[in-house]
This record gives sequence, structure tokens and C-alpha cells, in this order.
Amino acid sequence: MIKFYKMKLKPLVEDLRWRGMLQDIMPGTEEQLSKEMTTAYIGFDPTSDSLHIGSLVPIILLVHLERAGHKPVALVGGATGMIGDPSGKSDERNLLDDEALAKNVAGIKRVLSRFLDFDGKEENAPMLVNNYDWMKNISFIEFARDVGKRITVNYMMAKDSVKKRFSGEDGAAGMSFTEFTYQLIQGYDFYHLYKTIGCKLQMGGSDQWGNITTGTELVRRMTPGEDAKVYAMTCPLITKADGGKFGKSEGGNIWLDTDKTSAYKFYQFWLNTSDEDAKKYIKIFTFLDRETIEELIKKHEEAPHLRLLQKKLAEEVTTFVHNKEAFEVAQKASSILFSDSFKSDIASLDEETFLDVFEGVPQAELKKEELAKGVDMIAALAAKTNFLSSNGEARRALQSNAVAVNKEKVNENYSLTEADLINGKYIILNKGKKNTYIIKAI
RNA sequence: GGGAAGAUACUCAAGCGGCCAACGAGGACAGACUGUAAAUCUGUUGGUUUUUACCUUCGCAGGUUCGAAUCCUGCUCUUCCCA
Repeated sequence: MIKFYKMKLKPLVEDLRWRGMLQDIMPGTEEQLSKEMTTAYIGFDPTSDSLHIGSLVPIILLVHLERAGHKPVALVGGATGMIGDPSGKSDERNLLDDEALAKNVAGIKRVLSRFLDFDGKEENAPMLVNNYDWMKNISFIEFARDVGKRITVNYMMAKDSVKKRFSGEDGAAGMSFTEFTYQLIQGYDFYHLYKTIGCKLQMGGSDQWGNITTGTELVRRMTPGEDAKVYAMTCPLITKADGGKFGKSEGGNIWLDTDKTSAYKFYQFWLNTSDEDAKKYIKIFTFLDRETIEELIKKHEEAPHLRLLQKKLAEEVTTFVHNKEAFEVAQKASSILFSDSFKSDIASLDEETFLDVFEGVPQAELKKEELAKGVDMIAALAAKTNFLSSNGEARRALQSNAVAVNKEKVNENYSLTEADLINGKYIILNKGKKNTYIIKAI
């Protein structure tokens, strides 16, 4: 049996290192992973009812793990979410109420199961757990005696996430006992998973290193005489070359859910990656092998204006997170919206394809009678459609030459008429290059 | 429990009786340039309005004043010092 797994295991750590997905790794981890099928887990915080691309890296890590022949466990923090992780925060976190939390946990489970088949039958099939399930039955006294006793406050205080909050530097606010407890609870998760399913490795973002090592320490101390060996590994936090926050785009987060971020927007986000970031991201966010990626980077450097790298990156990630069809539609929409022969391209689409392509683009309806009379541009942008939030904003956009009707720039005096309708039915508005809105005549 | 400081638009941060929709910085959005990139330069960044003007906003609630983000009183919250 052991031999069987040995044959199936792939060199995971080496690959992750090349991909730039390795920040810290505890000594012995690599040996453990090449020795036997290893169960490893990553925690997901239920701070929202869906996941955005910030969580894509841990998800991808779990998938890598599975593909390398190990057993990935996704832990949803139903219990830890009630406490709040102080890592990387300078202020005390607001607590979520039970209802919101339950909703978030369900949402995250739903998203995670798109990437990992939790119903799989294989030995190394992914597992989904919720730490609320075991934490809810533990009394405070029990916890204080069995867990709290094992770790000194001195040890806990030495963690950066805690130290920072005690130091008062950078305007950091104090820290409640609640948040202080967080690392113990997370550590207990590791112990619980070690005991119940033999989980030996915890992974996460590098901001989790402190919490994770508390876990490995706790496992060791809670199992005297067992010679328990558990490991830790983290990946770097994703950054942008220009120092901006990763994962934000015009108007907010990029989510992994179509109803929060359309596949078109999702595709566009990746397509707009800068050259420098694209080289980094393609290793992290795609499963392409080393040879393919190095070839792509070489080609890209020869002709950066073709943006081969961005296109491939966008294709791979959109296909992974959504699916092939969604990618194709997004690509088609992109190529039409940014083409030079926009008008003829768009006119050639039948209605079904048209709606398909523009699914996810904000739409509004306008009566044909109104169009017959002519609709003032300001009203068309704001009052009639709510594309922009106020007349003032619409006016500013028009004055700064940002608005286009069917890709032709217009000014304040323009008014929409039936002559602007494409196929007698639609008008396409743009604010800037990248914001598209559709008016449907009814 | 005692004392001190503070709360200003997305964030940081000026302003300390009229000239304040509120300096400045960052961010964001847009324009030019380009490759739907980066860098750079320019503009915008409470609402109604063509402009003027008006309305709402400076923790919350009252008050003083012709007039308050600016003064007074109470409340809430935060930080710091002493016990």
C-alpha cells in the first residue's frame, strides 16, 4: 500500500518553490511529503459569503497538493470566524453575528466545492471540515485546562501579530482577550485534525506563519511521548509591482462568484495585468508546467505588445475558476468591445449571442418612444439608467471626454435617438475604455 | 476611580467664529501617450444647477451668535498617563 503511494507522489515542494509559492517551510516538510501521502489543511475565514481572488492562492495550493498525490483538507473557520484573526490587523475586528456567519460558511463551502471534489472516493480525495463542529462542544474550562495550559503567554506574545498590537506602533489599537485567544483556537484545530484524521501539515499565507507554528507547537505539547511530527508551510502574499493592492479593480474586489464578478470582468482583470506581474502570476495562478511557462515568457519578452502572457493567464484562470464556455464568451466580448471594427462586428451578432456575450455588463431599459424624442446624454447616463450615480458625475464624465456611444466619443449636447440603436435594439455606452453599459430599447 | 488628548469627506491629515464643500497627501476615476501594460503629464473626486446660487456634510444631541467644522453644555467612542 505504501509503495503504491510512493509511486504516485510528485515532487510538490520543488515545484512550488519554482513557482514562487513558497515563503516559509518548516524543516522536514519536504521529506515528509516525499515519504508518504500526507494530509494537509488550509483554513478559510468566513468573513464574507463568497471568496475573492485573494483566496485563490490557498485553493490552488490545495489543488497542487491533491495533484501531487496528497490529501487536501479545506477548513472553514466557523468557530475562529467568531473570534477574529488579529494577524495583519491594526484594529480590533468587528464580530459577525451568528446568522451572517452561518451564511458565510455556507457560501464559502459552496465556492470551495467548485474546485475540490469533496465527494471523491479516492484515498486522497479532498475533505471539507468546519472547526465549529468540534469547538462548539468544548467548554471554556476544558479549553483553559487542556489547551491553554500547554502554551505560555510569553510564547503567544512573541508572535508578530500580537506584538504589533501591544507596541502601539503605526497607530495600532490595543487587543482584546478574545483576539489574543485566536492563535490557540487555530492551534487546537491543527491538534484536532492531527488526532482525528492524521493531518500533519498546515499551509496558508505567510501572514499565518505565527498562528501555524503555534499549532505545531501545541500538537507537540499535547501529545507527550508520541513523538508527533507535524509541519508548516506558507506561501508569500501576492503583491503588485506598483505597490497597489492585489485583487482590486475598478469598483472593488474580484470575486470567484459570477453573481458578484461576471466572467467578463474576471477575464478583463487578468488581461489587464502588467507585464511584470504577469510573469509572476502565470506561475502562481495557472497549472501550466515549467516548460510551457518559460516558453511563454520568452515569447512575451520578444513581443510584449502582443500580450501573449496576459491572454494565456486570463484564459487559464478564467477557465479554472469558471469554465471553458465562460472564458470563450468573455474573450469574444472582449475582442468585440476593444476591436477597431466595432460597429460591424457587433452588428453581425445574433441576439442570443449578443446577450450571451454581454451577460454581466450592466444593462438598463429605455422606451422606444423616449428615444424617438431624443434622450439627453446626462439623463441617459444617470437618471434614466443609474449607470452613474448623479447628474454631476455624468456631466463631469462628459466634460472630460470619457463617454462614448457605440464607441464614438460624444459631448454633453449629444442626445440619444433611434439612429444609435444597433440592430434596432441596443445602444452601447462606454465610460472610459473599460466601463461598458448597455441600453436596451423596449 | 483621577487626569490628559482626540473624533473632519474612501484613508491619512490641515482648519480653531465669517474669505469652508472645507489646504495638502495617498487612493480612486477620467483624458493624453501606449500594448485594454508600466512610467509620465493633465483634469476630476458631496448633491441640485449652464453659470450664479442654493441644499446637505466636519462623532451624537442641544445651546451661544447676525453667522460655527471652529465657542459653550451634555452624551457616545478611542488613545495616553496616574491609581
